[in-house]
Amino acid sequence: MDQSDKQFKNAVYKLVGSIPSGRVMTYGQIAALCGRPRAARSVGTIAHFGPEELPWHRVVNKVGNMASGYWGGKRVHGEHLSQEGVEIKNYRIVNIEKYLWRPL
DNA sequence: GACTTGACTAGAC
DNA sequence: AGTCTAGCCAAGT
Repeated sequence: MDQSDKQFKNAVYKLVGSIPSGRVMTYGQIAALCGRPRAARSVGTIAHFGPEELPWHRVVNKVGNMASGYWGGKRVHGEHLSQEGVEIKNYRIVNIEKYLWRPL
């Protein structure tokens, strides 16, 4: 359904934009909350073409890894997240569950 | 309009 | 415990 797709994207944007400082979310989590529990990849795809204003640097995969540590040549994550209070080790998030943001 | 790619996850080996 | 395969969905070509 075309409309559902738009809603999905909108939900993803909103959700990502709702991630507070010092918190992170996984693609699977976002996808699930948007109604597509298996659409983790789509979340990443949407994010890539999506607005850069959204804090995608707070979105990481389940391993706490940030897409090989950098996107398009710009490493945005470790330093940003570390700045926000997230403990980073070797470009991976330590205790990701502890920093995982769960929307109310 | 169909095939390929990609910022993922979970399960199997 | 580490590596590989399959499944999933949207954007790009």
